Parts: sequence; structure tokens; C-alpha cells
Amino acid sequence: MFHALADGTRRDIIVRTMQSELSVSALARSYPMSFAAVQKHVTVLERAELVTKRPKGREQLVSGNIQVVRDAFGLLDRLEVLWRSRMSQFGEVLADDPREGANE
Amino acid sequence: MFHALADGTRRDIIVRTMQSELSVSALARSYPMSFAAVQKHVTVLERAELVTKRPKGREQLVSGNIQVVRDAFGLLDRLEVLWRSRMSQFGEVLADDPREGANE
DNA sequence: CTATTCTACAACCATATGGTTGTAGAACTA
DNA sequence: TAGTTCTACAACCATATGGTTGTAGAATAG
Repeated sequence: MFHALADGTRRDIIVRTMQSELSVSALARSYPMSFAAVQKHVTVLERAELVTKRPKGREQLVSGNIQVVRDAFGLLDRLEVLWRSRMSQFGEVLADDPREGANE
Repeated sequence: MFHALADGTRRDIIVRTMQSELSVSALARSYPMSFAAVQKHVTVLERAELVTKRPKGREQLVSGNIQVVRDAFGLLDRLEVLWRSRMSQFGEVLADDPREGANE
């Protein structure tokens, strides 16, 4: 699933389909590559369950799936916890986590 | 950088080195592959700045770097925000974010 | 009905990836 | 000094990856 996130085009597809449903061909028009290439990217994202497809007439509407993204937070959060426990062995956390408190 | 996270061995190396500094050869003993293979994984992680290496005598001590992990949160958080804005167009957020509130 | 659009999928290609073995040097150990 | 350990790096290999073009069918438009 991190593999699915490891490509710029795919990350962009996720960003766009997280905002609104888009057909595969609509997506394909946005990128400097063939329809088939974009189709493959969507397939990779679909297998990773980062997006879902819904047929509508002859189109397939692609929609971002937030659930698996949240799973990714899990791994990252785990790393954060491990790092903090290591830091606490030295009795000091040098850098505060910029995520906490502020909205950005 | 998601590419660096896209391999199970590398994710494990991150997890282990986030807890404590480990030499490349110490890491290599943990995996069913050659020293050179583990060495390559460490190099990939180093280029992505997910770990740092510190020489100590003839050893290279590998240490997880939390900063870039936090950068990954950035992308994920952005996706979360986009998804929420889409959901709000329908006036309802069906699933609450399990991250908020609870510690796990 | 005909033409167009959208999708699916196969075949193919160049390059990247993850693994291997082998060589060599630097740093410890005995 | 001699042997061992740790690292670096080159060369090589099989397979995965990201792209292409081409074919074909289903749905829509005219």
C-alpha cells in the first residue's frame, strides 16, 4: 500500500479523487501519458483499496477511500511512539512534534 | 520517500532503528538475506533521510529519523482534509476519524 | 444504424528493483 | 603481525514497474 503511494501520478490521483469522483478518462486527460497508463495506476490504487470504482453508464467513477489512508497513519504513529520511547531513555525530547496543537 | 517505505524489510529496519541505534551488520543478522542486500536497503532509507548513519570505529550505526516520518503525516493529513471537504458537501461525515480523541 | 467515447486487456519494451556473489580496504582482536 | 569483522562497492541476474500501442466490446450520441 505504501507502494501504491510511491508514485507521484498515483498520489495526485488520490488527491483529486479524494475531492470528487472522477472518471478514468477524466483523470487521464490530466496527465502526460496514455489512457492505458492512467488506467493501470488506477488499478494499482484500487488493489491497494486507496480508491474505489463505481460504474456509471460506460464510465467508471473513481473515488478516494480515506479508510486505508488512515491505516497508514497507524504505521507512522507507531514509529512516532517508538522514537519517543527511545528519546525518553535520554530523558529529553529535543524536538516537539509539530503536529500537536497547531492545525498545520 | 514513500518508495522507501514500500518495502517490508525497510519498514522493519525503520521500526528497529527508531528504537535504538544498530550497526548495519547487526541489522543484517535479522533478515534472511545477505549483508549486501541489507546494506542496500539502509542506503535507500538513508537517501530518503528516513535513517541516518553515524560511524563508530569500523561500524556504521543506523538511527531512525522521525522528522521525515512526520513529513509523511503531512500528505496523509492533506488527504484527510480533502476528503472531509468532499464529505461536507453532502452535509454529513459518515465515519468519524478514529484518530481523534482516543490515544489509539 | 453509425460513429464516437469509455473501458478493458494483451503484448511489448526499457529501466528500476531486490536480490546474489566477489573483491578490497579499514578497524578491531588475539 | 596475522586473522577476523565490518563496511563499501562492482558486476551480475531475474523479475517488477511504468510506460507504449493495438484490439475489442459496451454504452452513448447523432
